[in-house]
Amino acid sequence: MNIFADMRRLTLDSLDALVAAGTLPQGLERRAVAVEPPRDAAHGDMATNAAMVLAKAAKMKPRDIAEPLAAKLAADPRVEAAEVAGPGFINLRLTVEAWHGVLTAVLAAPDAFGRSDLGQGRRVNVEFVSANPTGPLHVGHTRGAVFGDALARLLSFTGWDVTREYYINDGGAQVETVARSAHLRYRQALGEEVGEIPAGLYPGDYLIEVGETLAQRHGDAFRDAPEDAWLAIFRDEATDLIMATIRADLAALGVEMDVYFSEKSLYGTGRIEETLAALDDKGLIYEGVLEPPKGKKIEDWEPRPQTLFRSSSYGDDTDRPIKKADGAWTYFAPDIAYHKDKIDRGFDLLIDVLGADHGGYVKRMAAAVAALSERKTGFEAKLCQLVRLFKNGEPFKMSKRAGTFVTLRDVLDEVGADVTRFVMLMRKNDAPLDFDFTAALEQSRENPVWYVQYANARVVSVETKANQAGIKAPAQSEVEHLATKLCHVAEIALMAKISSFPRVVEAASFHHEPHRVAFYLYDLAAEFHSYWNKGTDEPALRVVNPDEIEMSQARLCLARAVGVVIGNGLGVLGVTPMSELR
RNA sequence: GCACCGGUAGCUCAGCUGGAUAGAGCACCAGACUACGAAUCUGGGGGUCGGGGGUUCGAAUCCUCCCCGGUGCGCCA
Repeated sequence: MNIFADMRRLTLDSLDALVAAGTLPQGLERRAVAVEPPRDAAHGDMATNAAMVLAKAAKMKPRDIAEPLAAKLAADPRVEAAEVAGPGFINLRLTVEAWHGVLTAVLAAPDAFGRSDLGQGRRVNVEFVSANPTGPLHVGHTRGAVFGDALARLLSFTGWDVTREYYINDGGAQVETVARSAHLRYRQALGEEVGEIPAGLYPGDYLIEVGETLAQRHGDAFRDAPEDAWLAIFRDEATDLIMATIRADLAALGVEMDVYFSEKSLYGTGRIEETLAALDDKGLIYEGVLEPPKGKKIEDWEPRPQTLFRSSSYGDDTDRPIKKADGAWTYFAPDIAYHKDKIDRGFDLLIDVLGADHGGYVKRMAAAVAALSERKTGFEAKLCQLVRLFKNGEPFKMSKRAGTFVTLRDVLDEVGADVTRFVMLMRKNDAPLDFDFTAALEQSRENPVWYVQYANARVVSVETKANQAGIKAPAQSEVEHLATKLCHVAEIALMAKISSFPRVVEAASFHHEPHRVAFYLYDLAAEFHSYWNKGTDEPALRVVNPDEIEMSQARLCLARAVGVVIGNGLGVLGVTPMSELR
């Protein structure tokens, strides 16, 4: 049920009729025809630009198309009025019956409202978080986790076949540092005095626990052993232990991955070599010398030949090295192989959710995916900008566990998963985010989280109230009849707002911007609160009125529909609706 | 130097694959509580959409050149 899509279909059908009647020429490109809510509500409920976008190709004046088209549209029972306005817009005002139809449809299939087949079952891989297994997740990862998960939910809600994936960077030098750091903590657990953590090792307290676990497992077997004896074992076990806490943190945030993909699993299998050979076959690998970056001093710069990927052939600014000076792979090489693996798994679209500091990496990855898939697999990187935390207006910095950075756990301890998610989704991903814990917990209109939850709680509370007043909850079979009683402008405005939910969801999905759903929910909550408060001044508008049982039931239907939309919308954001506010 | 992301009301931010007179919250001004919970609501003032040029019926939105802020730029991942 999407009234805007329905009216667009009506518009296209009407255009077909005009073509059949000879009023319009055949073969017009109609993709740009849109049916949208007008900016100014006084213009009606919807407007279509059809006449204007077709005018040039049809070699007609917009008005000459608009007049007969408006006449066709006005003949539909859902259309109260269709008026040509301005340069050639057709403003549509819908009948109350049309809005009642939406309300009935919402309550007939609540779970389906807002869903669509926009994705048409295409397969999308959303890779997000992908934090190095060297320590607990921090705030930056949290934003990526929330964004990626909401995007995955949104795509799934709109007909995509979604895989959520985490790429574990367990193949580089940083996990050997983890192994050495863990060995130190292991010796500490065995009673050794380790003192200050040496520079070059990870200092975080979370490794104390890792050291203790390793001590329990291995006793003192590796205490005085040479590094060769324990490095691989400690690396694998320590990163596994850290990954276990990362998974637990994600679970606490409400994020469940479908796939954890290990970088390490690519090594020794020949898959990196195969991938690069595939690129080589296309003439995209060569030995060459890079220019030093201008305007940025690199102390020991010296030109040297390297193995390079010709990413500039696919839109990158320069070619990129895939081997270090010592012949080892750069990070880029296994990452190309990893993306090749995703391509081979048959996804139509790959989305990488990254921190903004990885922005410089996007073009080369896009180039690699384009080259390997012959431009068949889509690729998009979504960059999440920095998060700045505040508490009582002051910057928030302390972390119990990591000392230097605020962890995901710290954030959850402060405000909980639902608030964290909603606040982080109230900003688009490519804008920086200020997150004030104090404001996020405030109970007022200034706090969107609370305001939306309050609207939902109000729906639940009015149902309880009605029940206490002896008003039966309306049965499903009565909805269609009851809906016809809702004719007040405030009620129509609310039904119109509800009706636009599927449209908002589709746009959010199309643009990969879940924040649009959060903003919509805030607007819907405002509309509902406004409607509710009209009952304060005009008792006749109150939802619960024991003297008007049917009217009360009709309004309960409307309130219920608001609850349905808030529930579905919050579901897309991964936020749990609250039925009461402490 | 180059790339990416931002620049919209005093503040924090929306603005729907180009659409009509650019919106919301806060702050400010004026009102409304013996309450289906006022934990709020109603109304009002306030903008050269960073700046110039271009594309067209129409630009905050697309192109281009500047300005300001953030991020990044071989041998880290």
